[in-house]
Amino acid sequence: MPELPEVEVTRRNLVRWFARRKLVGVEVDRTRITRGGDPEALGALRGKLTHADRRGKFLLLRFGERARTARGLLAHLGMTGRFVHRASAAPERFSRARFLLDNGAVLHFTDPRMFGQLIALPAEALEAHPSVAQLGVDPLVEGLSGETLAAALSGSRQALKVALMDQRRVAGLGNIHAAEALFRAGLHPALSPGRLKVAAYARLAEAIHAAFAFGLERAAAEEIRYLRDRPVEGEKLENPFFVYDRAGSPCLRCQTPVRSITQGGRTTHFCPTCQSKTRKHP
DNA sequence: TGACCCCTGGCC
DNA sequence: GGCCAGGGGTCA
Repeated sequence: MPELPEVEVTRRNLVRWFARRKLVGVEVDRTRITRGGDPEALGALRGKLTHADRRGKFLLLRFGERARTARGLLAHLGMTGRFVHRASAAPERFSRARFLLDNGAVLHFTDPRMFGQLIALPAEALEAHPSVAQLGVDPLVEGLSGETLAAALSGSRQALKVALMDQRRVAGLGNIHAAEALFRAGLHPALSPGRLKVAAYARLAEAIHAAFAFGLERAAAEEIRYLRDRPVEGEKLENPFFVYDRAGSPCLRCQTPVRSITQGGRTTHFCPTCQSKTRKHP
């Protein structure tokens, strides 16, 4: 369920799982996961994981120690993709590709909806891949100030929340964290980016960092929980967000019912009081 | 800019 | 049985 925090936790997991290990084989099922790439090259990946970088929601992985033979893997989790570590080879539901380690462990790339992507590339071509090259500023990698955020967004004529989710402007924000950041900053999702003052952008930049920090903490915790055990059958996880998926429920801050609207074809949740459109934004 | 596509599962 | 879903991409 990946936005930037989940992808970052995935990156850290991969580093951990590959530590002192070598990739000795890759099995790839014939699915659209490999679209735009060469499945054979994917199956030929071998060696140590020497780099594991993230840009927005993309993972840029390098295998092989010699520069000449190093190969790259560009991975995107889509909506339902994830890497799952198993100590031994055994069938895994929704497994689309399997990365075999030299200790017998298997990393499954599972993805029920198959919106994810696994593309093998020459290592030096990862950054230049069109999907990566066009990405905007990554808040975790490059940091994000009010000024850089204003520079990225203020030229947009779209609604603020739609612009926030445009990966060419800011990389990594998805539907949840865009909504959460706007709530934290007290900004209505339909405001015009061009009309926001510097102070509002500063608040929003901080809010994005806060939303990601919270998301990271949560994603890491769920991973630990997942490693230990599956949730108990029928257990309903509590919604950890301020506004996301809370339509009709009282705002956690002011009790006003949270509203949902559609923007750019996706659902946006916000509090009409805490994020009033007419409120002055200094 | 919006409509629609990709694909399947889970929930009401 | 219908609706919705946290991803990106394309087309008019």
